[in-house]
Amino acid sequence: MKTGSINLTRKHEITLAPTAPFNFDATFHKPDYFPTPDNHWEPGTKWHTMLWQGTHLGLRLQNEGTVARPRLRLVVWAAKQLRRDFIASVAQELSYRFNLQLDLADFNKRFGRDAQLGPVIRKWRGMRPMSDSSLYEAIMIMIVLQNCTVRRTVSMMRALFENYGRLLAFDRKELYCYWPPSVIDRVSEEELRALKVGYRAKSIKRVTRSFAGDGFDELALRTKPQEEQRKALLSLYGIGPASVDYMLFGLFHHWNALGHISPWEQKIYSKLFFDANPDRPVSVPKLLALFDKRYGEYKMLAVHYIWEDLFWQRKEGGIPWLDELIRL
DNA sequence: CATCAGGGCCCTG
DNA sequence: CAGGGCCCTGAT
Repeated sequence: MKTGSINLTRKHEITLAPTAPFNFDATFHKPDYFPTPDNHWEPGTKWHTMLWQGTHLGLRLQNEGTVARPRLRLVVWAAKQLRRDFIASVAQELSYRFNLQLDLADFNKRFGRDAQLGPVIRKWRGMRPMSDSSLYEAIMIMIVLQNCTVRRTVSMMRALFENYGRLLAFDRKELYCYWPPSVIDRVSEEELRALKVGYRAKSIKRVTRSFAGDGFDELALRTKPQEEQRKALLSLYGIGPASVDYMLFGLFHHWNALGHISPWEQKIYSKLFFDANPDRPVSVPKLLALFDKRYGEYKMLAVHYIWEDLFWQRKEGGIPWLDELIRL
């Protein structure tokens, strides 16, 4: 089943102009996201693959500006020459996924004086939420995250990429690109189970069917009201309230999408917001009430800032109490 | 060795 | 609306 890599030899470059302020690294790299072999980050540069309108793409985003005067160089590699309007559609999609046109002025102003959030906003000024992936791809991640450790999630994801994705060679890098739904639509549940994804095979198959055959349309869903989006996502087999909140925030850009807190998050929030011992965590309703009161319609964005700050600190030197709460 | 819980969700009563 | 079961894996 494994196929060879595709050499992407045609190169196209354009410039993008995000709104200011814009923090390149904190937007394109999220140290709490688990690593997938479809992207790679170094300070100032982000590579990732993209399956766009059936075409395999290799992308490099390069920081050529500052927080106050942002400027991005986008390089797109493909196996064939691309049309100008195709490149424009890629740029538009990236602008959506990475929130390049987001206006943070109101958020920054409202919480600049918040004792906890203010310093974090100043430190990460211009950071945006983002998703590297399409909705279908993000759902695959949500499914392999469920009920297991990071190590196992990583191994399941690698097995899926190796069997159904394509390895793309570009810019002296090799990164996997996601499969289109039609590929897994043709695979049996038993074959998936052989990759040790366990009972998740059923969810993967059924969600894939929804995208491959039943016309689940991401772009159309973006234009619908939040509640309608929630219902549509919840209707997918294997997708529940926890996954839905992550996607309403990360992919549909609802900054208030925080209605579910899992046990490991509860422990971390208890420490962060109440300085409570993680062994005796603050109740979920109490945490939610605090977020609502303090941050209102921005509650998930606010928590995202504080959460990312925590994981950057961990990456840069260590938050001992945190390591015990993350099962690697 | 056995048992258990894990970065949920479905299904049943 | 509470609770058992689910694939596997590593921790104990």
